[in-house]
Amino acid sequence: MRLTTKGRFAVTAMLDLALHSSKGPVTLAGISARQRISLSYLEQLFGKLRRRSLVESVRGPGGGYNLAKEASLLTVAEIINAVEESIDSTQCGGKENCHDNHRCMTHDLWEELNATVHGFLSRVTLADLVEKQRTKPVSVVAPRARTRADGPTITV
Amino acid sequence: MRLTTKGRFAVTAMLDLALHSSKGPVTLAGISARQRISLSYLEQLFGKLRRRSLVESVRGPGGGYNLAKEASLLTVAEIINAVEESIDSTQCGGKENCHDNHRCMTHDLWEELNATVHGFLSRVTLADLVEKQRTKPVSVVAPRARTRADGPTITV
DNA sequence: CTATACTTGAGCAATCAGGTCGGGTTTCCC
DNA sequence: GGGAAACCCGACCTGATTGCTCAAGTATAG
Repeated sequence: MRLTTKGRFAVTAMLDLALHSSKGPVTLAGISARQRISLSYLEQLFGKLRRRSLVESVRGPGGGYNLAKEASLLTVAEIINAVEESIDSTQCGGKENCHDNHRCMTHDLWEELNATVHGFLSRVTLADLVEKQRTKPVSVVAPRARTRADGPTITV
Repeated sequence: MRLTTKGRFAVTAMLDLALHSSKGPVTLAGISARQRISLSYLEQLFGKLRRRSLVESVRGPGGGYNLAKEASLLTVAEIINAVEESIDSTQCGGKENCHDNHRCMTHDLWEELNATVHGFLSRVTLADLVEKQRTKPVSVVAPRARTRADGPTITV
């Protein structure tokens, strides 16, 4: 599980898609204009998202992209995994490269932390983000006040 | 909050340091040999860790590094933040670059996710990792069975 | 049949990961 | 005092990735 701007771009674009999906397919040109992401870069990202079946494409005029599943079934973890290459997490790759008594220390450790972060992000769905966005629509930089209505999923 | 192999190397090295700190300062050469991380790379990482006061150095023969605080007070989030440059998370940088009604959408979104991941990793301490390591010492690739004794902190 | 929109691939500048090299400086120890 | 053990530091290098452009497609509505 890597976490860079690339995944952020992808999640941002998917959120925009979810927010505009009510009126048929959403064009990359639209997302590009609204989110200020270059069209060509979006094309690359959505190529991956399509191959991983997170979105569906409609070609021709009036075409664009639709979510392949309901927003409530699409997780942030899925989106990030779709666009970011996986990471090996260990220099020995699980093999016998390191053979002393510290052999699998890093391996186990990172599998654990990986699983934890991934587990967390896989419980945040696009629908959660849409909801979040709608309840705090335009606004300025946002007061830090929180209510219990935020729900347990994405709050700390 | 970025999450790459760099941060992993740093956490791995700090864990090794914590595991061997009982017998005085730990040398980078030792960490390098045990964890198979290049000495020069470790020097770079520990330079940052020292400047952020996560470790203390002892120069001269018999020298090395010590933790600057107790392991129970050192969090994974601190370590990762020390070695990985921060990330801006948004193309408008909080400024008036984007001015339509989607102005702060990505900004708020990422601040939120950032805070969440960071919040999680800041509740995992080095002491937790040491404990984990001691209870499951050498072993092979580790069976996926889990018990409640794992505790709530770093399990999913 | 044309405009719209997705699809694919080559290529490119900048940055970063991960590491090498070559020098320092501080301090212990003989 | 002179090594040697260790940290310290900065330049530099290589390869991969990021983020992007350009150019050429293909499918389809009208």
